[in-house]
Amino acid sequence: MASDHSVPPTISEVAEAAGVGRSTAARTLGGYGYVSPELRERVLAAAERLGYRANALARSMSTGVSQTLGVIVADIANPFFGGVVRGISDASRARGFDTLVLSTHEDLDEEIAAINVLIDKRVDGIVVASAALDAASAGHIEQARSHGIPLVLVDRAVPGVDLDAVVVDNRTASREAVAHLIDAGHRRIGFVWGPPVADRPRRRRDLIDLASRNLWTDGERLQGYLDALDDEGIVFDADLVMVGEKTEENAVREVSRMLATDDPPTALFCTENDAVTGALRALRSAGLRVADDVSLIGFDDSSWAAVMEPPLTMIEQPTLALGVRAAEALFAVIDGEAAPAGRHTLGTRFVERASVAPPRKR
Amino acid sequence: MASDHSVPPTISEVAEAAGVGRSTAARTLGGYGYVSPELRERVLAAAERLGYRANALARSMSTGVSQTLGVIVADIANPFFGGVVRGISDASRARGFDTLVLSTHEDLDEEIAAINVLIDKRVDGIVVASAALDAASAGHIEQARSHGIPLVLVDRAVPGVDLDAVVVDNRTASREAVAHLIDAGHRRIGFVWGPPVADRPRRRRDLIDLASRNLWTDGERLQGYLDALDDEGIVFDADLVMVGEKTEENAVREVSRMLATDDPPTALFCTENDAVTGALRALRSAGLRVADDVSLIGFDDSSWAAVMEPPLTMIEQPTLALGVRAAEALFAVIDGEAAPAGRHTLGTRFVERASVAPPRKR
DNA sequence: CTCGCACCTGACACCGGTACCACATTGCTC
DNA sequence: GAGCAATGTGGTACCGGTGTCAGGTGCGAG
Repeated sequence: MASDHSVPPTISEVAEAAGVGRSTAARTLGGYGYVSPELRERVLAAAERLGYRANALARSMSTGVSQTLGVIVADIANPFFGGVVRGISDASRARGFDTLVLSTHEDLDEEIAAINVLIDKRVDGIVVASAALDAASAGHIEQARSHGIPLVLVDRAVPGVDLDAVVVDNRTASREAVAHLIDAGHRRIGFVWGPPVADRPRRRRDLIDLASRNLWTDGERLQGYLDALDDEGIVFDADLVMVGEKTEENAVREVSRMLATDDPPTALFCTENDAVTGALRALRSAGLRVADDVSLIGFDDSSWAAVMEPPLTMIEQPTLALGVRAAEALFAVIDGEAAPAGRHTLGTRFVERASVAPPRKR
Repeated sequence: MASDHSVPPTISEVAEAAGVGRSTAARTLGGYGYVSPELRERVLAAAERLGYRANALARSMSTGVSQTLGVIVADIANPFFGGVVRGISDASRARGFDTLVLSTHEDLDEEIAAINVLIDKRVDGIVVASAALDAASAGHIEQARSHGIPLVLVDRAVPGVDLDAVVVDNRTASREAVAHLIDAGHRRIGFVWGPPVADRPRRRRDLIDLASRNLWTDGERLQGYLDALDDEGIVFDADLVMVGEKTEENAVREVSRMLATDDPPTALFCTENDAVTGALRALRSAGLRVADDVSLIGFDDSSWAAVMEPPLTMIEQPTLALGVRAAEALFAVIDGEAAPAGRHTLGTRFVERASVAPPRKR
């Protein structure tokens, strides 16, 4: 029966209780060095009796290893990141590591603060889904690296930063999804979730430019959309891309706007979950039905998508696997098995259901 | 410009670089005690130059405070817990605390291991959504308490454990939802997500018994269902409650079974998100429409529920607020403002949409 | 019987902070 | 001009582990 000391016993107290030296108790409990079976027994018994548990802080102090990984994501309440964090967490637990999770609300300053917290707490490695757009805005990441902390990027690569990045092939996934829409006969395809700017860029190159200066995944998805258009020789129309705040409400507004034009989209490609629900609301208030009137494909599959009427064709992201692979890549760096840093690309799954149909004749 | 030492500088190095004593540097950087403006300036400059950051581990060692909270939930990938964790995380960040999140996969042994990890890492407090059913299975929680670590329960109270618990009024929310169904004229109401047992209990008291020996929230929700039935004098029918594994697949099976009986339910009350989607699949494959054929109310609102056809009437849980309140309650205990431990009950929001209609005449 | 060696064990320095306290210096009073 | 308080600074013990190392013990060989 463990004692009820409100302050946990130290190794010295165990040693005293067992009537041995501090080092002997430490060797026994720490599992290193040699201890005779007899004393070992005594120490173990005393430790049991006092309810001894090693102070991980003290251990980290002297070994310089914290057995903790830091994880930085934009929003832990977002199911996508929830899956990623769980993957990282499960994989690191298997190696005896715990995870310190920091949520940045997609704010670069918070991300910088988060990196500093992790440096201060001397984590053994960091997985980060960074909001940094390029090497210039990734100074905090370089700083962590200069402190000798292994880092791995997840979900979002940062161009110009030479780190392992575990990502999904956003561009190809988007290209294939949009190609699927084109194959079904669509030529007017709306792109929902664009760059968060107030003014709609008129020229295609301005848009690409803009996208490349915003969130990496968004830029890749836009590129994939453009790729598919190019493949089929469809001319890009700036009116078919959403701009402004990335919220469900704004998606409703933007899709409604597209729908109200003279030449409205006959299909919608939505790059995030809230973009899908926003688009759906806009369709409903316009009295339009999915598939019959407007086809739709979205990113981030969910059990809900399968029970919609009609069931939604979606792109499923391997969230758990993303996390697991990121943790594995990080451990490889920690273990010094450093293959040159590179990109680990995971495939998405195109889940075909029933939200795509040929465009309505007009 | 900070130096690129791969091993971070210590306070002694800063002191040496500034040409002052270690204590003076410590007082300056630690922000305690007195230092003359001149030396302070020198120390600050040296720290800046070397890129000094205090080692939080060492600080925790000597102060005995880690500025870290532990959070234990069943599954961080579940959006419900995602919201709770984010609430805790935001609220503690505001107080300068970080959070160590452990996911237990709803397994009591993993939960015990998680508690031990948190004890070892000397967190200053723990928020736990425990899988423990009663005081007897909550030994690990008592153990943490005996180590002097403040604890607060979230989402799930544990009967017999004298700790603050921040929960939602599951019983009342369920009772009201089911009453809503009854008011609409329903008398055969299926309960989706029951006790995870293989054999269907025939008697009502056996069921209650069983429920009370399973997950707290589930038991409360079942009680609320029963309360509403009692209020209206509707007799309980064991065939209308789901049993077995709590998975979407099993929900599909169980709802299909109910639907295939002679006297099928005309309404369904689903106590979790996956129970809702499971029920929806079962309805679809039976060729039944929501509202027109079978009414439905579910727990855990989601943006998806609003875009379903018809939009689903749901019970929204205040996930973020649950986390924030839990953190606040924990800080109150940490600060020693210990009002006697009690239950903090947050309200749910009944979001009425269009999935409830009078039962079909037969 | 003595010496040497293998075998155990405990002392102690260290990790990087915090915080107490002693002491040196300055300036003021009487 | 001596005495003393206020002020500023550095020495040092401590937190609870890890890990090196010196030295004591017991045994076998010569």
